[in-house]
Amino acid sequence: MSLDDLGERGRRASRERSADRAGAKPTLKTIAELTGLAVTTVSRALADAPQIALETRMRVRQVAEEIGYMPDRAAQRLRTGRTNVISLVLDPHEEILGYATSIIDGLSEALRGTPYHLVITPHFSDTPAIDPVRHIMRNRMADGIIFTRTEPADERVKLLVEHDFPFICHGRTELATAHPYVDYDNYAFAYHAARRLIASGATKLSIILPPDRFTFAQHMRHGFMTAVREEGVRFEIAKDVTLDSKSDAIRDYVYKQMAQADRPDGFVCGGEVSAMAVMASAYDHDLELGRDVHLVAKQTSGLFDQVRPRVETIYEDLSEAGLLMGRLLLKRIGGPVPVGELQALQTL
Amino acid sequence: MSLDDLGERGRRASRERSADRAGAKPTLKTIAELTGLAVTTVSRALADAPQIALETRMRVRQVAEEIGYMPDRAAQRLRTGRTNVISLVLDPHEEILGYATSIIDGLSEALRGTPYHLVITPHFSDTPAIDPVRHIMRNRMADGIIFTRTEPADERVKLLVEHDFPFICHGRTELATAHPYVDYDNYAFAYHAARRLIASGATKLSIILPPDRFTFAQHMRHGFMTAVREEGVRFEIAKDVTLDSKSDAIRDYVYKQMAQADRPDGFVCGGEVSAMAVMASAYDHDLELGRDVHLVAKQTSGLFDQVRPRVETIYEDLSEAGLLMGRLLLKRIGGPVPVGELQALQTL
DNA sequence: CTGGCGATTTATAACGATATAAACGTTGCC
DNA sequence: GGCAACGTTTATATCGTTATAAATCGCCAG
Repeated sequence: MSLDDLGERGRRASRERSADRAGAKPTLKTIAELTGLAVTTVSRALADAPQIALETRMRVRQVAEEIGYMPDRAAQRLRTGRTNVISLVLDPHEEILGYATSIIDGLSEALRGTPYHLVITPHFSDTPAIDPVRHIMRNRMADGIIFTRTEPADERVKLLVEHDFPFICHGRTELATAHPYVDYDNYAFAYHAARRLIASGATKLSIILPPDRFTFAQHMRHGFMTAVREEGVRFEIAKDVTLDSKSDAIRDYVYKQMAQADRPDGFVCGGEVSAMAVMASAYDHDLELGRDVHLVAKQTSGLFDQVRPRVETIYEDLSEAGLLMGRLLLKRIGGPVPVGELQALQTL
Repeated sequence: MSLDDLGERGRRASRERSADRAGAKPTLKTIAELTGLAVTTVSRALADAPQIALETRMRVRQVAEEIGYMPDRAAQRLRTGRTNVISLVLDPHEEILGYATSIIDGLSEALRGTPYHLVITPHFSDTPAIDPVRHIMRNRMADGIIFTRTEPADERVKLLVEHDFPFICHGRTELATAHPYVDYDNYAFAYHAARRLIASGATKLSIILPPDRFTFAQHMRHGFMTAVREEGVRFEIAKDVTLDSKSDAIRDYVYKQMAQADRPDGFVCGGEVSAMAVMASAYDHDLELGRDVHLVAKQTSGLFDQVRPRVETIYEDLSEAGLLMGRLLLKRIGGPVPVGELQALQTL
């Protein structure tokens, strides 16, 4: 409290006796005056440079601690070019419940205790996804970038790899050059979801995929199709509706399906909203879940623990994904690392 | 593309002809060389200072535009002390679905087109809530602070008011000094929710409140109690369970209530998770929603549009709250504003 | 006594921006 | 012609830090 107090008393006192305690923010100069050393020496001492006598280093650190010295980020950044910032590029309008929150949770945990700050760089969907990335690189707004919704031939990945700029993306690409990523095994998700439905007695499966442009849409499709072919059951894949569609549009689509004579009786739901839409449709058509209609949903929050009738789910830990992305990115920023060590696939 | 391209070709070219185009990041110096003016003049010209000839200002701006000049934030920050940063203090572990996401959405919109960046400052619940605020102030990590979960005698508010540091909090206090805030009318929410339940035929109401230490818990309680007293119905207020409790704990609590002979038949749900818990409990006790049990929930996402049976809801627009907080904070940072103009109450 | 070496410390400059005060060329007036 | 005043531009210093090169010291060998 005492040292952090910037109140009137402290400020006045500091005007009287130069600037030894409290009052103005302490800088290297403050420590230099206090110890009788040069600013340069203090800087090097705090950096633990071996050329500075051990005793000096300890004394400086002691004083720095006492007066609560914290380096000025702006000055460090100007001088070194390092920002101590991690930029998370987000389309803040995404409706996916809590997706961002969970990732931010994990990222915060990874950055805890480091000098790194988390900056949210919004990407508004009316501009190319590469714009914010280019801007961050060009103006050195961050030491590393994290982004989501990766595409098979993602331009952002290409750009970042080309310039050797530290980054981790959520999701993989199909590019020839390996690059850092954290991904969830959506192939396995869709595969196992479909098999579970079939095992429950479903004879015609349905799936709503993410927009085609995202890599994980292909993974889900592939997992789904593999299971379907293995078992030889019929299926339907939504054409004009995706997991990104408004929830009403999703529900309308499922409504139409339910009204068919040949309606699907097993649904793979890649998102919580779409799962709720399927449940709503079933309910409105007087179809009983678990008997007339089966459902396996991806669960990313505690929501489904409270949903009745109970829904079969497969869990994706987004908070852990954030944690991983943070850790890997810090590792990469720390120095060159084989790209293989910067890739993580979350399994079921 | 051409100017943003930092590739090998550009870099080599710039080495040849000093640094006129592409290559290294353009600075005031670059513009100065290009125009034959002094760095100072360029700076003032871009600041649109009236002492600089209009023609010069236009020429400088033209050149700056052409080479894609963007001021270096670190340098500006070091020199002026302004950070161009807004800090959002968040407990990233909060389970409230998408609460943070919605607010970030609104904030991003408010900050769009301004030079301000949004930094997420995590507040881990094992440390005092005032720590991150003090740290931000002391080290001038931001020009303004936004935080949530305001308490009646909030220490953060006191500190910030005392030092006249720009901030907006989500929620009000009961402090004597007025301060900026954005809040949702939780009194009205609880009041109307309760009245609706009674109008639907409920004879014993139940409510789960936020933790007592938050101001909005008192508001909700007050609204609830007012309605209950006006109508003279019986009621129950959860003692050991709050909206912050794990969703399982909430469900267990509601389970016990449902098992009572004298069970409540009307539930005011201040959160989406607690609403789902009530629904789950009702379902598990074979109670029919809308007949045996009534429910009015606060809706903060599109989720309840897909929940069946349909649930009565009252909407709280968190994205708008974020937008308001951003706008008001920018206004405050811009210069002294009567505190009354920095307060907003979102009504139903 | 001088030169030189190793161990420490320090002076200087620079990062890119801006606030301050000084300098500049032009004009008009006495 | 000299000088003040004006409109405009520029030199200088500074924010806090760190990389580089230089300086200082004690000490020992020659």
